Amino acid sequence: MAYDHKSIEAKWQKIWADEKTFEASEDESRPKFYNLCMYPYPSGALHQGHVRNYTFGDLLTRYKTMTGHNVLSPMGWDSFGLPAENAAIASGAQPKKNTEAQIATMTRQIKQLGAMYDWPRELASHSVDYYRWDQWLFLQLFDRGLAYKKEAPVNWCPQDQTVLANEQVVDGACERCGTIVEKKNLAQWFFKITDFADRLLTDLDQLDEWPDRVRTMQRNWIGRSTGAQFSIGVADSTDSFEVFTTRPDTIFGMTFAVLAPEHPLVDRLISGTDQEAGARTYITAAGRASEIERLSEGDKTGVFTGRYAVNPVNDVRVPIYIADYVLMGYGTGAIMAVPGQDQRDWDFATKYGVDIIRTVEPPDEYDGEAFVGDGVTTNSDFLNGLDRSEAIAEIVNWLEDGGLGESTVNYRIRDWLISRQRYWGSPIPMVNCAECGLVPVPEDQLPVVLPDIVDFAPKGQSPLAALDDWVNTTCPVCGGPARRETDTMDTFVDSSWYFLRFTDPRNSEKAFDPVKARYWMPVDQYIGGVEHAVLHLLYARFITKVLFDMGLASVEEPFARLFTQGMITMDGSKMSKSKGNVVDPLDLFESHGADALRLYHLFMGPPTDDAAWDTNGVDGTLRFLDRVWRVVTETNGFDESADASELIADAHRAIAKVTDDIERFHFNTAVPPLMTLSTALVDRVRSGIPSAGFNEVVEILIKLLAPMAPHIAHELWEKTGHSTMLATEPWPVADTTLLERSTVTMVVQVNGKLRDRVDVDADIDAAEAERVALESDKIDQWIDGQEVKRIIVREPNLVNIVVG
RNA sequence: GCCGGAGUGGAGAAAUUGGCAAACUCGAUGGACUCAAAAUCCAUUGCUCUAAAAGGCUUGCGGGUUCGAGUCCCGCCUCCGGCACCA
Repeated sequence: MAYDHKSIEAKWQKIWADEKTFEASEDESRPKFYNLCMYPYPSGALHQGHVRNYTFGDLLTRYKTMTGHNVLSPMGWDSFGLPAENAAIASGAQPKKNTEAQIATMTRQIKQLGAMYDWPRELASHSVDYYRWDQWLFLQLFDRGLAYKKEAPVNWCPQDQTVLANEQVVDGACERCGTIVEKKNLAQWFFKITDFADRLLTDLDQLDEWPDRVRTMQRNWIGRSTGAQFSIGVADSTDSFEVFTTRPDTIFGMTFAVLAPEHPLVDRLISGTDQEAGARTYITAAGRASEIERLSEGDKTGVFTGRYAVNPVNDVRVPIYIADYVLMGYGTGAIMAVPGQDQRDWDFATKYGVDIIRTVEPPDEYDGEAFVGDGVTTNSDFLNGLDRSEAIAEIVNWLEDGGLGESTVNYRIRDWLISRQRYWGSPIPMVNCAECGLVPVPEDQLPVVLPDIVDFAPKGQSPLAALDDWVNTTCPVCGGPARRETDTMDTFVDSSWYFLRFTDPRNSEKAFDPVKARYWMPVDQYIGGVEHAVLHLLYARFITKVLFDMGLASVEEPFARLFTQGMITMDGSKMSKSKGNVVDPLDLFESHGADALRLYHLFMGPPTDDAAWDTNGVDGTLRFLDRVWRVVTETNGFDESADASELIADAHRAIAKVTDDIERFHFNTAVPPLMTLSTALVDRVRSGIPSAGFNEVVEILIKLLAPMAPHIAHELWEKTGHSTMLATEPWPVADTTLLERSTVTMVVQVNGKLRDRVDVDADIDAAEAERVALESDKIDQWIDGQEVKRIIVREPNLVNIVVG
């Protein structure tokens, strides 16, 4: 008879909530542990990814509680964002109402998992108590020059008449209707994350408890390159333009220069030249091309300007081209082109018949095109004979001495575009005054409340723009008529500081009390999906640094340890509703119970790896729990005289293994020792009357099970006569004197091949081990008269006899 | 192209410092119990040779270091993820 998981799980979920077992406050007497799972978007349906995430998080909450930590484990909702707005467009229902209904549903489902949170700290980013502090945060950045508005090209869907977030553009097309996305210039708000690029990069080195792949992704995203920037004069004019290069050592190989089509100098350069008409046609075409068309690495296109640049090192005149393979958004939007050492320049030069000069000696057998490797500098006057790094140092000195340029650093990361022409987000707290220009809403006039509206249909600007009563306001500076900003903030702004709000979630005076934040921060363990490796985790680091500089955050890095879980796959692809390969956790709560499901998620494989779903595996973990239930509840009668020492030693080995594995996040290997231990108990019962150590071992087994399958563990704890709450019982400590075995199996090898096993005392000495090995009958036939050349002894585990 | 990670039975996997490869779970096959089924329990289950015993082989491929390599080194292949006309 299987145990009744449904009634047991409901019972204990109620007790934990009633007893406020997992509600935390500042307490200097215990070490704090801030344990955080990435707060979810309230989709309204718990899926296996959530279950995996919260199972890992809850295991840690419960384990750290039992090991004497003051654990903060809060839960909240990333509840602004596009899905709610799209649902509103489709159904006409208020996003607020929908969102709050879905939060209620998911809260119930999370509680069914038995995952415990400090619910009084619950927050939701769509609530005005939260997003008013987004607005406060915006004003802090604005005050410090870290928030600014400028015109920028954004993704525009001509079908839906709306701007799209980068995340909504899939392979250059609108995610919703499949139309090719265009670029459109609109005035947008940005956060100046580029000011922090270097700190964000160098501080990655401190984050040694983060997965390497996440740190690598952030390094790639920030994309630091060192090089030189210098000025190139335009022949027969006083104009000049700046170029950036990582290879200033190849400057003698410059045979042309290229400006991006959007480069500000272009218009003046081409005016009045013979090439003007052709150049203007090219520029217009390039401007109209979609992002994917321009970025597709196909044939290079460009057009000659009719003008020439003068190479500053040797006064050689080289043609200036316009080509869209040079991007206005990176570096200076202009390059010196060195086809001999750069493949893109090579491709362009061969197509347009431009000269190619090699300034780095390729290897003798080299038959490629541009040579980008290291070699001796050649055809380069005073740089000849130097290697790459020497030549770079020399030419940079030369440029600096002549006042022509300097060594510089460039980053790939761009400023963070935070404005969205969308309804369901935090309004940007700025007004536009005809007299005073852009004026921030004073802090004491926050919040700028998001009004309820009825028409969410996209019209090319935020639906808020249609609300005259809301839009029209007075200027905080001059009192004259003014118009509110109608854009809302990217939801990544909400999630860039919510972990700080969790330390003081009900504060109505401040975003958070720095004293409380100092106690809890940093987050000791952050758990979530790797899909946030760059965006959220980079933005949160950035905002924390801003708040640190303001003296409000006590740490520069918000997340001390990061754990990224793998995906659940089914038939080789990610579980998703659209693929129809979803296994609903709610069904499994019914059929197998939350404990069996949790245990399966822990056991199915390394938590970092993607894992293929197999419902049979849940059958297996339920079978195991049933076995534990039976052996604990159906055992009667003890033989006090029977020897229990080996069983107790097994239990202590299990304590050591499980503890170590949990500490190292090897949850999948923390489960088998419990299975083995329960099998040992079953064997003990089957062999006759269980011995005196039985209850002691059962107690250990229940405690080790408590963080993994908490409901059944608590029920068994109560059933075995304990009146205390298992959740706050101390975690068992392995008695190290019991861990060593008195006899071990020694392996005897001949020439590295296993030939015999012998049981020996664990404290056997080398000479004795060698003697025992050579005495083995089985060994004789393998030595068979050959000369024994050497004997390797690793007592007490192994002896290897080398013959030949 | 650059940067990361992975590759072990029919499946998920384990092997913490270079020392018994495949623990544990699933699946499969056979058996016990049952009128029968479910549940439960027992046995077998990497490949190969063999009637059996005993042996031989085996951690993507090829080399190397070592008494000994899944683990370390060199060179490849494949898959997954990130970045990418970034100068």
